[in-house]
Amino acid sequence: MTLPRQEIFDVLSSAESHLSAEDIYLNVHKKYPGVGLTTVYRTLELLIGMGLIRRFDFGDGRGRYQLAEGPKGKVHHHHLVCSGCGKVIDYNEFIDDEKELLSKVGKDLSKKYNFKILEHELTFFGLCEKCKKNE
Amino acid sequence: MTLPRQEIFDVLSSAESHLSAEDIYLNVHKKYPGVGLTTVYRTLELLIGMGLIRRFDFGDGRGRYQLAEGPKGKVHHHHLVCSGCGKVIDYNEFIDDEKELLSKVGKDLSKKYNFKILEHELTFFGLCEKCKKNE
DNA sequence: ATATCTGCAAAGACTTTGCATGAGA
DNA sequence: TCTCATGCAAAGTCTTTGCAGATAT
Repeated sequence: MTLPRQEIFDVLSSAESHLSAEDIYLNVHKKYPGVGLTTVYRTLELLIGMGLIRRFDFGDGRGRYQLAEGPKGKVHHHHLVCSGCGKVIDYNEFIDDEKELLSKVGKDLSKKYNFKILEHELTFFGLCEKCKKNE
Repeated sequence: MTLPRQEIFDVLSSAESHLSAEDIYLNVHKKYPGVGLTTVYRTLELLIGMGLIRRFDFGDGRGRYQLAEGPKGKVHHHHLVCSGCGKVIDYNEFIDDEKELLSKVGKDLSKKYNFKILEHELTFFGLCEKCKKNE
């Protein structure tokens, strides 16, 4: 773990939300101007390979990165995305029922299609309060 | 509806899977060599705006397009994606339980976050039979 | 005529790669 | 020394835009 890598990981760890590569770059660059965007991309790839972070696509053409696990264990990658302004909310409600169903479906799919299921993603798209009004 | 648009829509209608813009372009171009990639992108945007198709991201950096509705009504956008080879399966099993839960969660989220929920997406990632062996 | 649609080429946004420098074992 | 990490610049992909010609009403 070199300094740039540590710093990139720290930014992701303390981020409340889903950062793009550029968001991360700006954060790290502010503190260590020597660190370039290339290193951010290379480190993200590395961290993904290590299973520490995951990359998401919310349809705006750029990847968003988030810790794969939190201090309390696996993070739920269940999102609520505003199609108007791109805002992303990680919701943590109603998770128990979902968890049960999704784990069951995952098992069934794994059997039927002979897949080894590794992850899942559940995303709701809609319009947030502000964007609802502007439509 | 002009000829290129009709043709692009037809390609999507008869596609079994999720086509990229280039896939569509190649299909249409084969039949009507005059049609260019630009028109494909513009038409896709148009069809999305009309609500006839949807765009998905499966993490390989390019959009995949699919009819929003089938002849029997709404299509389920529930996918099983192989992280190894990129293969995408639309599964239709276990849908009833999912539907019930997702509609309930959608309603709860809509209330709690004041969102107008329009769509949802459920995707499982894993390794297909072939890719499992090669790992 | 007037508005819309189209293809080509150019531009744009995000990401990856080549290469020489620099740091660490 | 030898390996790996890094930054810069260049290249690569996918997508969007500018513009002039073609098409349709």
